[in-house]
Amino acid sequence: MPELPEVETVRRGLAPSMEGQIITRAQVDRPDLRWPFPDNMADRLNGQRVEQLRRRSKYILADLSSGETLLIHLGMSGRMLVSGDPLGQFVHDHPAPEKHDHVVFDMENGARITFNDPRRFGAMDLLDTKTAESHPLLAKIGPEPLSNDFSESHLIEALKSRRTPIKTALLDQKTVAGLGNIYVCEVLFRAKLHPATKAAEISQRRIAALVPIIREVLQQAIEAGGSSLKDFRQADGELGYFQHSFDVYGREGEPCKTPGCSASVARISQSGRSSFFCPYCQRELETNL
DNA sequence: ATAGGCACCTGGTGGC
DNA sequence: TGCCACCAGGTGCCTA
Repeated sequence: MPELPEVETVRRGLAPSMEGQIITRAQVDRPDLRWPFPDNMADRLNGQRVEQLRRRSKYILADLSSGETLLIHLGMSGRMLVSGDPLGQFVHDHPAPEKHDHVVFDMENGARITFNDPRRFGAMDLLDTKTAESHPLLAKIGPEPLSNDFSESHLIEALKSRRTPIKTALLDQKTVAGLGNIYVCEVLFRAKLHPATKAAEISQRRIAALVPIIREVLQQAIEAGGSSLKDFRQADGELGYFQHSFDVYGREGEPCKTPGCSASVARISQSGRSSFFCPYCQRELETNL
């Protein structure tokens, strides 16, 4: 589920309850998610102050006063619930525990953060803060799309020898960090590129045009998430799942949103994932100039 | 080095 | 109501 914008929204939603606060109690209901939790995870979290909440790609990183960093990935179905928040941003009472609540953090300010993940594709680990970026899970990830590290020249270089479809290449976290199935579909729609086009066959001009489109799509989604945090204070305090309308994702059979286009959104399967696109606006061109 | 397919796991939906 | 097939926003690992 969560791609970069959702993870960023979760990070922002957690920050007021966690940053600068001590974890008074960490509870874990099972030994693992996708992988085993690190040894004595709860003990290593208890009593630590969360100095800073960061995000790298789809990972949330909580730097602790102990010199360790808690790495959190939400997988496909991971959710964060905030309750008992004295700031009143979320619900005050702690709700009854639910099925698939796997990790609970109680903070000194009374906030409780509950990590719920039915499919358990999520993960948590503890890293040495000083070397967190070189952790195997993070080391090979490409540039942050909203940072200056992400540039037209980078994307051209990263794609020029890729024979794989552009859809697959953008989904590859080594190309650029944080894109997932939804936002890749949305990006390709705005760029008028057919998802099956081989990356290396697309002109440099059109690859370069992807850079601002990727930034816009993600930035707009983050803003939608931010306003959902502010304006629609969720009754249940759940973070990261905001109303967002997509141009093509999940709209198979529905009309293309391009003004004047009478085609309907199509769906194909690429390496086991659904790609949604407009077969007219994103038709494969003879030349991708 | 690169690309494709499988695996992990649960839950929701729609058809019969 | 039950059963079944299929789908789901991620990504590491194995194989050619």
